[in-house]
Formats: sequence, structure tokens, C-alpha cells
Amino acid sequence: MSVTLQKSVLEQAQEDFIAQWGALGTAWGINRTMAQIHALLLISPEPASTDEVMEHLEISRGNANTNLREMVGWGLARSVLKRGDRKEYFEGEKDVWKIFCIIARERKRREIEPASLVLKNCAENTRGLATAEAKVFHRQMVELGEFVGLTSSILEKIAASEQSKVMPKAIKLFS
Amino acid sequence: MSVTLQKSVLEQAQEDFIAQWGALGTAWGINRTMAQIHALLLISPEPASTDEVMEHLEISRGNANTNLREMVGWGLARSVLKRGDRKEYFEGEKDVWKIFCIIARERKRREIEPASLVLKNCAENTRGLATAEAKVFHRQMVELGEFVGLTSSILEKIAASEQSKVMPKAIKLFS
DNA sequence: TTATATTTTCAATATTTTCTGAAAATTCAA
DNA sequence: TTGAATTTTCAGAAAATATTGAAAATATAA
Repeated sequence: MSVTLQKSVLEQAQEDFIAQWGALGTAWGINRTMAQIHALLLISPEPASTDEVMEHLEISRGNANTNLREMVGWGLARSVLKRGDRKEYFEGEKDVWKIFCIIARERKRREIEPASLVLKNCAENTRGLATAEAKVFHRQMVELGEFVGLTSSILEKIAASEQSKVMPKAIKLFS
Repeated sequence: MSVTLQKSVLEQAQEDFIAQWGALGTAWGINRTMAQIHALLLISPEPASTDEVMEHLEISRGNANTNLREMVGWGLARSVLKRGDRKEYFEGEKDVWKIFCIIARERKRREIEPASLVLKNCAENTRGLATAEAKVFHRQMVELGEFVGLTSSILEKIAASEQSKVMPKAIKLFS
């Protein structure tokens, strides 16, 4: 005999949030499981253990462990200890601005900086070449490189700021 | 007997650019082939045919066709005709700012808007619930939703602007 | 028409990424 | 120490994604 417990509206919304946030993970360059764990910790009032994460998301121990570890590495989660308990518990970062900054920095590091490096090299290696074609290419690399570099530094500045300092400015400029 | 032609410095740099730009494609949510074609068209002085793309990147006709088509859809390439020639040629968008805006818009559409929708729904469905836990969850969804919505509208404004209007402001604010 | 050039489609295949589960390593209380 | 609890690792399996290649569709010239 199988019993289906009625889910409360709240539980339903929470599950939706976790499922959909996870689905979005891919688009955000974050894998699905990590995004789901992030969602779970975000709405969890108490820190959760690896076992709780495994159970709630129905994932393996290895998967849970690896992703929790990586989240701690990013700063999206912190590990906390409960006295009298050997288990490790994890608490999600809940400040929206901090989450944004962490993700922005990580993406800058993984996406923008390598691009910038490629462009710099290509520009450097073709400096001073005489043919028209080479000059065009060199110019393109310089231009792209400058653009990417500027973008990078803007992102860096934003991610290093307080939300209360950036948002008002941004709103003023763009609303 | 195999003959290896000496590659010029320029050719070497161009191949590097194509290869590395392609490798970065993944990180950018753009597939490798599309990024490589983009790089190729970007530095190609003349529009290129499907066959030229295939040959240069050593990819299949189906792959070349599909990705060129998609690039035209995004606005990253335009199809041009040469009189007296039945083939279709493709020209890459070369304006850095325009490329940036196209990618920003596409990512907003694919990443930010779905996220915003999820959050709105979760907030809506838990409006007015009485328990403390529900109130916390509702508040989190509202807060996240507002943040994402604001980010989205800022990105929209930027992508709709002229480079010459945005960049000076940005530089002033963040340099 | 008909023949030929070109483009599109898509089932099959290959590649990449993610996940599992169990064994190994580590930690800690007794 | 020993042994139970917990965490980590990683080879192989599964799932997701990208690519091929050839047949079908379409377009054009003669």
C-alpha cells in the first residue's frame, strides 16, 4: 500500500524552486546538482548534513560530497559543526549581493580572463608585421583585447563593491 | 612523402585565435564549433562559403550549415550573395560592441528571464501564508526576484545603448 | 522539362560531462 | 590502540550534448 502525503503549498513552492533553479544551473555554467544544493541550502532554515542533502535531492553520496566541497570552495556554502555531533553541516550563503559577486568573480576568472590572455598573445605575436592583412588582424586583436580587458575591470570593481553603493548608481543610470 | 609548409607568423596567430576562441565557446554557453566559425569569420577579410568553413575547420557539412544558420539567427553573421555564383557566403559581424550586445541579449533571454519567472511564481504562490517558515521563504523569493529583475533591466538598457554612450560612463564610474 | 549545384535534415555515432557506489582514507571516542 | 562514524576518491555507468555523413529537399541554369 502506498501513501501519498498531501504537500503543503509551501512545500510545493520550495520543490519547484529547487527543481527549476537546478535546471537553470546549466545555463549559468554551474552544474545542475550544485545549483540544486545551492537552492536547498538557500531556503533551509537550518544547516544541512550531507545525508540530508542526499536524501532530499535523491543523489549519491559522492555527488553530494563533491558538490558541497566545491561550493565551500566558491564561498557559496560554509561548513559548521554542531557540538556533540561528528557530522559536518553546511550552511548556504544567503546574501543575494554576495552570491552575485561570487558568481561574477568565478565567471570572470573562468571565462573573461582566459579570453583576454588569448587576445593579448595574438596581438603581441603579430605586432609590427608589414602586410595589410596582418595589420588588420593585429588591430582586431588589440581592439577585442581592450574591450575584454575593460569589461573585466568593470566587473571586478562591481564585485568588490557594496551593494548599497552600486545599486543606487546603477538604478540612477539605467532606470 | 609528407610536405609541411612553413606557416607564417600571421597564420599561426590566426589559428591560435580560432582554436582558443573555440575552446572558450563552451564557457560562454556557445558551442565550440559556433565559436570557431565566429572567430574564422571575424578575421576573414572576405565572406566565406560553407565549403570554405568546412575545409578550414575540418568539420562536416551538416555541422557547418547548422551553426552558420544559427549564427545568422543570432545576428552574428549575415549571408551575402556574389553575382554569378550560386553559393551562399557568410560575413561575420565585426563590431565588438554589437557582438557584445547580441550575446548579452541572448544570455539574458536564456538565463536571466527564466530565473526571474521561477522566482515570481514561487513568491506569488506563497503570498499570504501564515507560518514563520513560509514568510521567510516568501521574502527570499521576493528579494531574489527583485534583484534578478533589476539586473535584467540594467542589462537590457546597456545592450540597447551605443557603445559611445555607455563606455565613458562606465569608465567614469569604475576606473 | 532535366540535369546539376547547393542546402537542409536527421538517424546514427562520437564526445563530453555528470553521477553512482563501493572501497579507501580519515577522524574521533573509548 | 581499536573500531565505528564519517568523508573522500575515483573507475565505470549513465546522461547530455555535439558531430557526422548521406539521403532528401530545394534552387537554378540550360
